[in-house]
Amino acid sequence: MCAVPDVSDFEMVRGTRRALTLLGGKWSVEVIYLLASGTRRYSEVLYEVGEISKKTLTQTLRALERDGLISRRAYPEVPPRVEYSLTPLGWSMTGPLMALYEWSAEHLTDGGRARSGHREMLPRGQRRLRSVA
Amino acid sequence: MCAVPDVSDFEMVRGTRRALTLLGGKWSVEVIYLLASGTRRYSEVLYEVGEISKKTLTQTLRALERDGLISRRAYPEVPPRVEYSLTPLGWSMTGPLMALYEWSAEHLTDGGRARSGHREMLPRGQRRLRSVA
DNA sequence: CGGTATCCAGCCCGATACTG
DNA sequence: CAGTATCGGGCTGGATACCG
Repeated sequence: MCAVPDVSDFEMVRGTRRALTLLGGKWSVEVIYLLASGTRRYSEVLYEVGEISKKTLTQTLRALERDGLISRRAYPEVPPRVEYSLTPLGWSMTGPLMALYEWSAEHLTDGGRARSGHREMLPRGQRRLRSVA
Repeated sequence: MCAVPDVSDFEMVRGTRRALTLLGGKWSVEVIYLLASGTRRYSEVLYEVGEISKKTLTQTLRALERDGLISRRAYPEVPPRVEYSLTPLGWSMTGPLMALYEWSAEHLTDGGRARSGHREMLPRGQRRLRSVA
């Protein structure tokens, strides 16, 4: 068994950039990590993510939804209620995201001291999001 | 040993975004993958990377150099010769990059069929870059 | 060969105001 | 509450021309 994929560099570039494009927005990662800690309503996301305009938040959420990373559920109530949560695809993205985070923690000389290798986050009820100790 | 890092979401967001920022340029990934297959001269990079302007290429190379991912060596000759190559830090970035690529290959329904889990590429002489079979 | 200098178009994002 | 409409600024990246 080889240790690297037998695909062309071209495909690797394309695949990698496609994944990166999904995370390209200024707030995408923030929203994904937030929803990884549980379903939120629109206004909760607006408040819990630092200084973001409603327009930009809506854009970000719509893009992530279009890409299948998050799901949106609107309840036909008055006043309206809309809940956003991570899809299985969104959860799977936390794997690569953690790889990026650990890389920065290991090589970028600053706060954040991850040590153990791990694969991804899991939804509530399966495993805890943050500290386990 | 726990499976997730005991750091705050805030640090995870910051760390992840810092890594992402290094890859933010439109051509960064392309250049990193190219240099992963060997040292190149400026004009070789210019030619082997698809349709990129000299200005943008220089910007990209300078940014990657500033971030420590690639190194630049200029030879005092006439005509001038400048060679770019991946630093150890640059090589270590191929790990997270491969995670991103494999994620896209697995979830984004298109060409590229990686199967085995692996960690990162290695410089020539230690392991092959592409197909091993 | 390996760049700079200059100009410019497009896009992402924020501020503010308004709405079902 | 959960958006949309409108305006506008900043930054990235392309086209072209020039330089040591």
